[in-house]
Amino acid sequence: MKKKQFSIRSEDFFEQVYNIVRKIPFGRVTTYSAIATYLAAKQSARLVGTALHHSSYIFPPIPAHRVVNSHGVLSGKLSFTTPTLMAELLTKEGINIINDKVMNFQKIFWNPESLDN
DNA sequence: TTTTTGACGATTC
DNA sequence: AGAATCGCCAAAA
Repeated sequence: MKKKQFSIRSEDFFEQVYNIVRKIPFGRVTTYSAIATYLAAKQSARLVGTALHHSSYIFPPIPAHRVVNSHGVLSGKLSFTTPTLMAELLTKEGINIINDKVMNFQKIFWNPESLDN
C-alpha cells in the first residue's frame, strides 16, 4: 500500500472546503480567506480557490458561486461553464452584481465562524 | 521529477 | 488609487 504524503493533506482540506461552502445560506456570500481562516489555514487562501476550481466535478454539486474574493469581486467567474453564469446565479439569489463586483458586500457577507454558535 | 501556474491576499511601488 | 511583487502550496504541465 502506498504511503500517503502529509502536509495539509489536500483531500481532507478540499472536503472541508466543500462542506463549508454547502452551508453558505441562500442569498449570502463568503470569501476564500474567510474559509481558509476558519480551517486554520489562513496563510493559504489560495488553496481554497484551488479546491473550488475542482468543485465543478465533485458530487454533490456545491454553490461555488457564493464564494468571492476579499474585495467582493467575482474572481472565479471565468471558471464556470460560461463567463456570465456566476453573476447570473448570484443575481437570481437577489444579489446585485455591478462590474463583476458584489454590491452591499459587507451586508450579505456570511462568516463561517457563525457556525460555531 | 521539476517547473510553472493559479477561483488569494498582504505588502510594496 | 492602481499596478507590480511576494509568500503561500497543491495542481497541472
